[in-house]
Amino acid sequence: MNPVPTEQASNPEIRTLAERVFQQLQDAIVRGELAPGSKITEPGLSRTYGISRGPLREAMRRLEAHRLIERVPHVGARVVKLSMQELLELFDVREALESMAARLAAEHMTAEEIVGLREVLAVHERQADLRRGEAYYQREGDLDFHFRIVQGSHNKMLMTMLCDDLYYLVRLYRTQFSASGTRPQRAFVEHHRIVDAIEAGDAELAELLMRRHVSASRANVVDRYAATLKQDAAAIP
Amino acid sequence: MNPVPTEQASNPEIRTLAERVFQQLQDAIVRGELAPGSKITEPGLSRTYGISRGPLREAMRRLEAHRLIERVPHVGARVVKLSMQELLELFDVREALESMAARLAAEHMTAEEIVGLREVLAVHERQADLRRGEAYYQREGDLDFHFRIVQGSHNKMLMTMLCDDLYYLVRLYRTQFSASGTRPQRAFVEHHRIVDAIEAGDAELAELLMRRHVSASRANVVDRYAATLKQDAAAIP
DNA sequence: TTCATGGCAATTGTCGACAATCAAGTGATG
DNA sequence: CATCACTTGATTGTCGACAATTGCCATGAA
Repeated sequence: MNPVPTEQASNPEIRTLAERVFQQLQDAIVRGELAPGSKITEPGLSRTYGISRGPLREAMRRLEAHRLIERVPHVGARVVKLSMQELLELFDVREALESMAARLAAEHMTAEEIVGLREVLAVHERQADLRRGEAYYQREGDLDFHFRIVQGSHNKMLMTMLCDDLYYLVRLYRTQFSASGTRPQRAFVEHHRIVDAIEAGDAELAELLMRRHVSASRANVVDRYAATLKQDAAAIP
Repeated sequence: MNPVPTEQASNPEIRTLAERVFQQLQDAIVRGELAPGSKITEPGLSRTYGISRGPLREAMRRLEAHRLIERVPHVGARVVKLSMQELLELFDVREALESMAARLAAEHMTAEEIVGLREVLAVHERQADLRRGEAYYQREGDLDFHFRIVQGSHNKMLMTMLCDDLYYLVRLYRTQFSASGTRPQRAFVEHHRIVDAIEAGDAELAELLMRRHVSASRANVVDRYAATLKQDAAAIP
C-alpha cells in the first residue's frame, strides 16, 4: 500500500459523500491548490464539488479538527496559514512524538518492517545518486521514512496523531517554506543511523538520534528563514 | 479562569447549537453519564437535547475527532471504551508530549505562572493533609497541575493536543480504571521536584522528571491492573 | 474629508423530509 | 432442528428551504 495516501480514488473505505469530499479538500489544501489563508465558502465548495451543504459542512468540521482550516462562527472558514512561530511549534511537537515513535519502533518493529524501511532508504539513495544536491527526494520520501517508523511503533494513538494530523501540516508547510540546502545529504546519513539503532534494538539511541534529526531539521528551517529575512531587507531599500 | 472547563453554562464562546451540544456531550461522556461502549443514536440524542439532527451530527463529528466516540458509516456511533492496550498507548503519548511541555515550560514560563503553579501545589497539600491516603485530590487536581505546565510551555499546538484532546481521554479512563494506592503521595513529591526544576530554569531536568513522573503513573496503572486480574482469577473459581 | 448609521446582499446556522443502508425478526425449507 | 432468504423496522446519509447573523456599501452629517 502507498504509505502516503494522497490518492482517494478506488479507496474502498469511502462509503459516504462527506468522506470523499473531505479527502478531496484535504488533498487540495496540501497540494496548495487552495492557497493558505484563502477564504472558502460553503456555497462555493458546494457548487465546485456538486454536493449539498450538509456533507460539505461535516467534511469542513473534520478539516477543522485536523487543523487544516480555521473557522469562526457566523463568519466563515479559511485555509490555515502557518506562521513561523506555529511552524516551530509544530517541530517541537514532532520532536516529542517522533522520538517516542523511534524508541517504540526499536522495541516493537518486526524484521519484515525493518526490511521495508531499508528499502525506502535504498530508493532514496538511488534518487540521491541521480540528482545530487537537488534535495528532491525530500519532498515525499522523507515523510515516507518517518511514516514507516511511526507504523513500526505499533502505537495506534501515535500513528493517528502523526500520520492523520501532523504530517498533513508538515506537507502543507513545504508549500510555504521550501526546504533545501546541504541538509538533505546530512538528513540521509541521519536516517541510516536511526535505522541502525532500531535494527540493533537500541531504543534509547534510536530515540536520541530521532530527536536530534528533527531538531536539526528545525534548525535548518530557522536558518533559512533568517536568510530570507536578511535577503528581503537588503532587496527592498 | 477555571483550568478544567467542565462547565459550559454562561460561556460567551457558545454562539451555535452545535457547539453547545458538543460540550454537553463531551461532559456527559467524561462524567460517565454516557457509559463507555454504549451505543448512541442520532434520533435519541436529538430528542434528548431538543435540537435537530444537523447540529447534532456536527457535534458528533467533533467528538469523533477528539476520539471520544467511534463511528462506523451506515452503522452508528458508540462511546469510546479504552482497552488496557489503548490506555498504555495513551500514557506513552502523554510521556512524550508532557516531558516536552515541561522542558518548554522551564524555558518560557513567567514568574506569575510559576506562582500560580505553586499555589496549585499548596491546595493539594491542604487536601492531602485533610484526607491523608484518600487520593482524592488526584481526580481533578492532578490534571490541574499538568494543565498549567502545558500552558506554561507557551506552545499553542501542544496545548491543543494535550488539553483539548488527550486530557478528556485521561479523565475518561479514570471512570473506567480507578487509580489510588500509595501513588498519590509519591506523585505529590514528584510534582514539587518538577516545579523546582522549572523555577530553576533547568529544562533538561524538568523534562526528565516529568518523563519519569508519567512513566511511574503508567507503571502504577499496570500494577493495579495486574492485581485486579489476579483478584478476579482467584474469585471466579 | 472623515466618521457614524442604516439598509442590503451574502453567508452561515438550523430544520424537516426523503432516499439509501443496515440489523434484526420471521417464516420457509433442507 | 438448523439454516437461509426475505421482509420489516429503524437508523444513517443527503438534500433543499428557511431563519439568523455578519460584513459591506451607500448615504448623510459634522
